[in-house]
Amino acid sequence: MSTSSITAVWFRKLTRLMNLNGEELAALGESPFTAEKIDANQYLVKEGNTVDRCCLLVRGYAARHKMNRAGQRQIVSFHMPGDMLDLQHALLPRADHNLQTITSAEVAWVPVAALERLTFAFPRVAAAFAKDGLIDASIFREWVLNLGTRDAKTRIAHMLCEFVQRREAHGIAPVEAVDLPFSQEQIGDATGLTPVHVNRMLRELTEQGAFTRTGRSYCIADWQKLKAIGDFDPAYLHQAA
Amino acid sequence: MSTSSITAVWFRKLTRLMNLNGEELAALGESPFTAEKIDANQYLVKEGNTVDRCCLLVRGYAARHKMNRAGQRQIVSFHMPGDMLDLQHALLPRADHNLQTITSAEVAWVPVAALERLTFAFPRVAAAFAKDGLIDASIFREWVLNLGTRDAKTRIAHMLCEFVQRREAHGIAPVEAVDLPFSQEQIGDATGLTPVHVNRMLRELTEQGAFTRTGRSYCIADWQKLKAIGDFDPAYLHQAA
DNA sequence: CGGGAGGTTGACCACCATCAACTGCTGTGG
DNA sequence: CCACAGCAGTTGATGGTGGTCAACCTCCCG
Repeated sequence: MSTSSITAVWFRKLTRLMNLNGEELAALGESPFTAEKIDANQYLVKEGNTVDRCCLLVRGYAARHKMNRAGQRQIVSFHMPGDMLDLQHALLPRADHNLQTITSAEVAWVPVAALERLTFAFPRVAAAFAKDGLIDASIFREWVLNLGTRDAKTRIAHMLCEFVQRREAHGIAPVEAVDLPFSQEQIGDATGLTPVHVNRMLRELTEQGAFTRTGRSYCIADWQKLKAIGDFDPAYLHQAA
Repeated sequence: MSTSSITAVWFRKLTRLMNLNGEELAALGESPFTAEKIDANQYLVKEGNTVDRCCLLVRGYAARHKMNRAGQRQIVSFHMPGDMLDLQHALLPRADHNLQTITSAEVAWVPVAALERLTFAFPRVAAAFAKDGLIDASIFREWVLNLGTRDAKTRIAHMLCEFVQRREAHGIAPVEAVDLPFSQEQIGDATGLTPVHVNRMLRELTEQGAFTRTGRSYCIADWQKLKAIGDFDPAYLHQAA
């Protein structure tokens, strides 16, 4: 994993957020990265930790999650290459959630001190970071809507729509490409459902023609239908903004 | 509503977020405000609007909410005096949610252009704004956890705990002070429950001694008990940070 | 070939939604 | 001052969505 492949992933994400100039990108590129390969299901950050570095996800997928008193896990977001995880720790050093890989992954760590210097020198870089955080917040609001008002099938469809839509915008794969990296338990933890019920709903979605199933992997068969079932309108992702 | 009473409310909130200096506060104080009094249940922002001003809530309470396809309303956050509503519109002009007063209120509008100038001139003001947005996001994550994993009674207790805890931190009233400004329908819209079930749960919470009821208004009788029932740990509010 | 994790299916049940009726505030006009 | 309307709150009866429990399957990997 070379420095140039790391910055390439990062720049693609940042320039989608804000039209940064050469000087700003050059300064970003000079940030001190520490690359690391990590297995699936490893913790990157644990709730309560004091964190002084941020994590750029370069390859693989990750999830943030929290636990309630009873030990039930709630996944609050999924992440993909290009995402800057826990940029927030620059301003809120104490982690309020866990961050865990869900596949094997490659990450690049950057000290928050380096990012702070950047944001003070380049207000438009600060704005790009802030905008990323604001879009994050918009996604959380949609998840609140999803969990609070929609039934199980709609909820699952919506969550999967969001994931593939974001993945496409990141230039990773078109929406219909195979390979959802989730176990049914993870889908359940993200949607507030049991794995048993997730299984039933995936079967119904397949019977309705939204998915095709080959062995254990589900593939989107009809993107328009899945969006319709999932009550999915991507405006909240602010991808065009 | 004088300019000085507006800035007083705002400065109290901002200085809790970041230790701003005299020069920074003076610049903030010179922002062009437009004060307005608004009745209860009026929209300040509607989803889909293009917004070029931000709203400082000076008196009263407000809520942000979204609708799903079926027209069911989900409240995603509550706001109180000092909160800067829709600071996000500086970077994301298209509103992804509605903003509505829940009591009569006084607000001060500030053009986003003025805030942009401030953030470019004063990185620490930009950081204070960013931090406010990050705490917002942390609260949304907790709501996702609340809706996804907790049962009705716990959910309601948690939501009410959060509200009074934040209200106390804003210097509005101690946690045990009366006067929750919510209808049972609003509590239901925030917790993903029907008003009927909210009513039953409030009765049980009262029977358990967490609340006392006088006529239609509920008052916290035992704060420790309410926190225990609601699985409430305020760390996610980052109030000490 | 065997063990284990994740997936699949069925039976049963509980929490919360729904529907409906009624109560008790509160404000307004006669 | 009372009558009335209207809305929020309250209570009960009934039902459905999704949870729980348990068994079994199937894929994958050693």
